[in-house]
Amino acid sequence: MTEQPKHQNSSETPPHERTLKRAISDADKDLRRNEILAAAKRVFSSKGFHSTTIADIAKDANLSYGSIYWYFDSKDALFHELMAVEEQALKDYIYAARKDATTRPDQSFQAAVQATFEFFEADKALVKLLFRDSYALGDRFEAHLFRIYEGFIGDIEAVVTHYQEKGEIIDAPPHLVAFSIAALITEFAHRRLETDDGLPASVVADFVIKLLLEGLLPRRKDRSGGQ
Amino acid sequence: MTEQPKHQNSSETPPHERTLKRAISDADKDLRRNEILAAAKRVFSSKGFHSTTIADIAKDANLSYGSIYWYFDSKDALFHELMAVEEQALKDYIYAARKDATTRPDQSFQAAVQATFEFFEADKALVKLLFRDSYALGDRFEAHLFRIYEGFIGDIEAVVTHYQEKGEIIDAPPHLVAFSIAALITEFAHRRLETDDGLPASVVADFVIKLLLEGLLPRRKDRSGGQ
DNA sequence: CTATGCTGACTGATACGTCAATCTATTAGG
DNA sequence: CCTAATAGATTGACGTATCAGTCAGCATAG
Repeated sequence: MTEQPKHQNSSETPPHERTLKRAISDADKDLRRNEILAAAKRVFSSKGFHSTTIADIAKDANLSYGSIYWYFDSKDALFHELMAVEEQALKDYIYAARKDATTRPDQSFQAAVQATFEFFEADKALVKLLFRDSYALGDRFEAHLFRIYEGFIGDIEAVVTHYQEKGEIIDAPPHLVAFSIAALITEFAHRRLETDDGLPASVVADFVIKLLLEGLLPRRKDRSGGQ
Repeated sequence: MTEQPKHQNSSETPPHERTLKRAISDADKDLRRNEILAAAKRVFSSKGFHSTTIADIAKDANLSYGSIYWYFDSKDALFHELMAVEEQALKDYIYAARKDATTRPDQSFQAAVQATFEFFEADKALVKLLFRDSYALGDRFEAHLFRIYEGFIGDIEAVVTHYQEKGEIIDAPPHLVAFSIAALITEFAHRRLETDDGLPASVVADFVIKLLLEGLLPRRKDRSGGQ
């Protein structure tokens, strides 16, 4: 048993022109972290959680394998962070959309639904991975996803209760109503990821909202929707 | 290098009372196949796809590792078969429920929705695995699941078109309507797998149908639902 | 010179699928 | 009716591959 050195990068020309600037300052480190997150986003999106390896991410980020572990504790931790980042991004996007549609409250709601569709479509694969597939990744991510989902349902429920108090919508159990709305939105959003039905987000958003508000049974013309 | 025999179950008492009857006849082989499927069902349910190993299934089925491969080509093939079997079981269950509710057509629909909830609840973990999580398992299962889902939507769409022709529901795009119905059903069904809201299936089914039919906006009393 | 960002070979563990050996129910032969 | 041969069902160790995470060492900014 001869002791042999583990590293021998002698007697060879450097394989690539590795011109990696070291991240020294906190700002640089944040930047590198974000580069890794961006790489992870790309790779996870295209290959799914189980099929992407840390090596894949490292390669995409132009970093070595070990460096990933310098910035993140584990593959799971990296994925959790992605979930959190994207959740925030979605919230921000929706918030901005609702703020733009200040004219009428129900328009604000329509804007939120539409914004959700748009957000999903902007980043199809990743959103699918984070907001659906991660259910299947076991308890570790399921809890996180569930928390995210509950948050959105809570937001919707607040809106529902608000309108119920004003008597503008019927007195169905608000949580069930909120869940139904969320269900339709997420399912439609995911549906649109798989099959491109060619419909613009606004049309689908309109359809969903009209269906929820008016129902399938014909209505007498005499009563219109608004307040 | 001494040739050593690979098996030496000599000089030992048989570890278990292995009283495995060989499956010779076609009927026996079918039986064994089904035993394996049942074992796979149990193990997959409790551990998820990636965490269950062929060894787990073999153990649960009281068979050796290799025998699984005598009956199935691969882990994937086994899982695909489970999907197919359960899809058929769900269809049968719904069909039976609708047949029982022959009194009125809309009752038949309510029965179908309720039956779906019941079916999901009877086998929570497995159904969740097969009808949701397998999306995340990569293209191989995604296509299969998608096909199943499309089949159900097609069935619903037929019902929707039927009622539209009779003028009993509004003239919204039938495919979108069918998809919405499917979306609400599946999301509620899955929801009920995770959080036990304590509501009986019939109540939830009623809620879903009423929401879809009547919508959230208040209706004038003067027009009732049925024909 | 030193702290630390960075590297990538290595370890250990896991698990799929294969296969030669073994076993047994059935059949063929005496 | 009994025994040997055959088919094919069953077994589990092995080959092979994959990967998450570690770590000893390298390199560079300050």
